[in-house]
Amino acid sequence: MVVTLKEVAERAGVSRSAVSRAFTDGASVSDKMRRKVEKAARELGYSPNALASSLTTGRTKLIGLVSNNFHNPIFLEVFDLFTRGLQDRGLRPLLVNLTDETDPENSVRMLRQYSVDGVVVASSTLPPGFAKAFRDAQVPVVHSFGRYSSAPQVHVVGIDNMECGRIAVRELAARGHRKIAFLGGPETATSTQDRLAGFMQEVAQHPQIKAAYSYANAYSFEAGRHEMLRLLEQPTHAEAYFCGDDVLSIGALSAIRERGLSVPNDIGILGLNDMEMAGWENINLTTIHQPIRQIITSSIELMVAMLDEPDRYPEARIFPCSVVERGTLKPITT
Amino acid sequence: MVVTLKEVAERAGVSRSAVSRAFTDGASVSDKMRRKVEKAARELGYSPNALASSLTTGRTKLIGLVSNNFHNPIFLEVFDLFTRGLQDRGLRPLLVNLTDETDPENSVRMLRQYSVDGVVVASSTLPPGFAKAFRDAQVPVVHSFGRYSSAPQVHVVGIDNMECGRIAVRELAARGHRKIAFLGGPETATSTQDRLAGFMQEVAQHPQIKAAYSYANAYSFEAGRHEMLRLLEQPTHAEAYFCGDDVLSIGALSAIRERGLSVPNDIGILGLNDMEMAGWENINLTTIHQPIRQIITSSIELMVAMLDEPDRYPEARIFPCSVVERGTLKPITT
DNA sequence: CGAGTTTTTGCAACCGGTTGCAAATCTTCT
DNA sequence: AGAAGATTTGCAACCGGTTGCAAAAACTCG
Repeated sequence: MVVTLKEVAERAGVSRSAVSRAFTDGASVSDKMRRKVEKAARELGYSPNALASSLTTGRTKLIGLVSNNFHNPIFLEVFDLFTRGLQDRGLRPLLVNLTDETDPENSVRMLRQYSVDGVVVASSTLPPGFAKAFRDAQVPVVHSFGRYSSAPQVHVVGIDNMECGRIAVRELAARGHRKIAFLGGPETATSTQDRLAGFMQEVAQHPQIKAAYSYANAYSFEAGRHEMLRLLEQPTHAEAYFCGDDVLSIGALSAIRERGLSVPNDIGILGLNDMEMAGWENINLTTIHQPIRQIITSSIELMVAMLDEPDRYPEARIFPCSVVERGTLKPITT
Repeated sequence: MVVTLKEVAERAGVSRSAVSRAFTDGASVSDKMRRKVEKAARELGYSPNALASSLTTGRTKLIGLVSNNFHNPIFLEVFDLFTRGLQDRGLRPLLVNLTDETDPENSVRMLRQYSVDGVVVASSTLPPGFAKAFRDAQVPVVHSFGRYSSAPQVHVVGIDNMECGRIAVRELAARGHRKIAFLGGPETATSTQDRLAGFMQEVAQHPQIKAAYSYANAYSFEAGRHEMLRLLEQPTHAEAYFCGDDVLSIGALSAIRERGLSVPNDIGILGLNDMEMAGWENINLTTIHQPIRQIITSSIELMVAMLDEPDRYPEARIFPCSVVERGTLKPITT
């Protein structure tokens, strides 16, 4: 059935240790031995069992990839970049779909049962305590897209969400808007909270600006559309909205057009993420670019570093964001 | 560090076998023993190592999930449904991103090293031989979205792509179009080949219809847009296009509007997949619905069945498709 | 109460590898 | 050629579990 090391050893007429060493880089084996073993292995179609060896080496090369938003197209890019980045380093992503679940206990237990070498939590909505649960269980963890903290308990790689809120206000102000609003994602998401906080903080610097805010109940098209429809029923809605996410923005755009209003003349929309789709002609969303490629590359580098140095001092790696101008905000008026 | 069975045994004052049995359903253990062991386990925070046990049981509960199109938004839905469906059955998806790779050898070797219990190949573009390589390596495999065959070598779950081609022609004909075309995905994708074959077969039944076809080089927005721009440069382009995929359609729509033409009056577009986004107001694509939820549920059921019966006779499970009417085709003229 | 039956438990071998250590082999040099 | 040193090899124990088998314990019943 499946070929084992022992059979290779017998066929090559050597000890099992020899075979093991022939398949281990840097082990003490003569060339002659290695050739002999490789020949036998080839003839038998042997390849070593990664899980059996993990038992003694303590390394599985499995990395848990935990996420909870499988409905946001940005995650396609996230999965693509993570899986390729991990594969390129010989690591294997074990996917955990957290939809409807915020308690880390199950995930921690499950990933420990599979002895993952580390865990990447890729979510902008989970609370910091989630990633922390892995750390407490001695599992190296990186929280990508997580909440920035000046005293992080775990490694965080992402953006400064408060700063994004501020950028948004400045941007809307620069385009002459006086009545603006924040249309956030779920109220419980840390990213929503932080973006709102930054938004309000900056609003306070602009006395001439009136600001409001409200929440969509998910980072999804339907939620954005629904909330914007509700907002448009109010007699006095804002002139421009900062939506907490691109897909939310697209939902909002849909609602606005459905009500016969035009973008950006009647209402302006500023998104966040700059997912691939934001550049599509029939969407053409002005949005704040989140450098996800860099975030993911950096997350993986950090993960790899932690495999050798599990007690590495936790750090936050924050990448700057900037506005990408397309068609859903009026030009800057100066 | 990490708690092992031996430590639990010592603390509970019982043998290691007893502990093992206490954690195995249906094993021969008294209630008293089980309680004693569970208490010790709880105090120590023990949970069994799934990989160690896989060595003797031969079951890892890992399922390889192999895919090669991380740029098509339909795959968000696919990943969501697969990961949740597998999790619900206690299985763990090990993700393999095949971008730029069509040789099965690496994937087979890698997934065998991790002793996966089975593999799901989720792709409409990989050749049937890809999935077959797993079967040849004695790994249970299901090819989801794979090519239908009356004598399948592996389990296939999906749709009848030729039939989709025929449906498309009938649909376009019913709307009064006489000059139609197929805008396919990559020429090498089996789904493209089959959809084209069905398309042409049905065209032959309609003498009044003139048909053409061409290929985009990927199932992606950019590829669809690019190919449609090229087509529009020709003086005599078709009145309506059947695009081999929704995202391709969206790219095509973008190109059409960019050239100042209107949909569906100047040109009609019929997509395929009916991904979530197709229903968004600013896309509003008329498309052939592919029942991905059913396909995935069925794939997982088949996978689970195969775990108990690895030599199960291969079957093809084909689900019917039908048109979802939205705004990119003129109403039926009768 | 004791023999017979059933259930529970522990021993020891095993799953497929790795690794410290000592013995065997190979090099180098006088 | 022989001693000293370096390299390679095999033995045996181990990683964290599971399981067949037989002994021990717990029931059953006359």
